[in-house]
Amino acid sequence: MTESETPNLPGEHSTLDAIEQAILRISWLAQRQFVQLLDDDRFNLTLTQFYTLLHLAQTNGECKMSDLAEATQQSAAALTGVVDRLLDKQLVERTRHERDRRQVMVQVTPRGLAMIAAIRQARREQIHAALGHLPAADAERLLELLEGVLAGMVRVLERSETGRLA
Amino acid sequence: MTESETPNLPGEHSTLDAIEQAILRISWLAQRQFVQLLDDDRFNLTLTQFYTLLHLAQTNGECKMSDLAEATQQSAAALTGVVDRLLDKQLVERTRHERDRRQVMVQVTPRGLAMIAAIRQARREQIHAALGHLPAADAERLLELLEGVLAGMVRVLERSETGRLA
DNA sequence: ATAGATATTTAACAATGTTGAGTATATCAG
DNA sequence: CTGATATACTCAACATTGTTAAATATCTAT
Repeated sequence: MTESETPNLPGEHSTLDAIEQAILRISWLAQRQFVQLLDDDRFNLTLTQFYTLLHLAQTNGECKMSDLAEATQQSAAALTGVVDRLLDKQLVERTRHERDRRQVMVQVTPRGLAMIAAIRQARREQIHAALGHLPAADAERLLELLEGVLAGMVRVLERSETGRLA
Repeated sequence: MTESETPNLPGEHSTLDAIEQAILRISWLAQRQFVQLLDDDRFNLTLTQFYTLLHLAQTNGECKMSDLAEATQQSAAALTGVVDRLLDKQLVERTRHERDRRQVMVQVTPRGLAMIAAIRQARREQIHAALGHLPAADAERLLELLEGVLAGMVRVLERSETGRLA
């Protein structure tokens, strides 16, 4: 609702609008590209399975269902199915919390960790193919700016979440 | 935050690797955030429906099925279902090509165009919320760099596609 | 006219996501 | 302890998307 600063002529694009468009397209392409990679016989994971496994790998290898659901922005019900399939593939294990037996804890297996490592390596190669030509200084600057974007997005997400639960 | 002192062993983190990670997270968050937006009663669209409609709106409002499928990176079979649902919502229309009656042409309706405009406006507000605090110079620089990223990704995607079709 | 290519749809199935109900466990009030 | 309520998760029913393979319609060339 804030049409505050820019004197936006109709049809003219502000920088932020162009950024919006770039992020929209990058997200779409990055996702499609990544889905293709994950579909490789070596991995055979879906996007959701990957992000779920990734989060596990990044939090000491163990996490309770509800935390995992929140971190990966899925409903608990959806996560149950996803973890079922990761379990089938022996990439995670499910145990009950000792004290509070309602809680279900999920752990990455060594196999799961190896899978994540292999995928990130392949992904790294893709990124090098796409951005390897960037001068180091530009890369540094890009990283800084991306981290700013990320922080902004997390803020907005958190705000809309609390708004929602209120 | 980042352990800046690490030398670049293979498999260790370089700037590009950190960029990889940031893009991974931004894509995931951007998508989830956008899905929430599209789920609003005003819109009630899925991501795929949105991107499909968006492409239509950006190409003179009319497109044949196979071109639309390629542009949005979907299979023809998947697209049929998506267009079915856009049709139900009266956002597009389906007609047959006059000369070659095998081809199916899809057009955005005025309603579809209005929908896209409203969504982009809402999206713009989200972006402003996330990035509005960025100094103008940073925003300009970010845009430049994102366009570099985009160009790199498109290159890689095209390459992998021709590799695939070969 | 027919054979083959092309454009799209259909069918059958898997994965994901949603909501709402169900189950088990914990906690708290009396 | 008992019963009420809250919490953590799973299950069931359903919609959307995506896959592949087969079916249908139409065009093109012989």
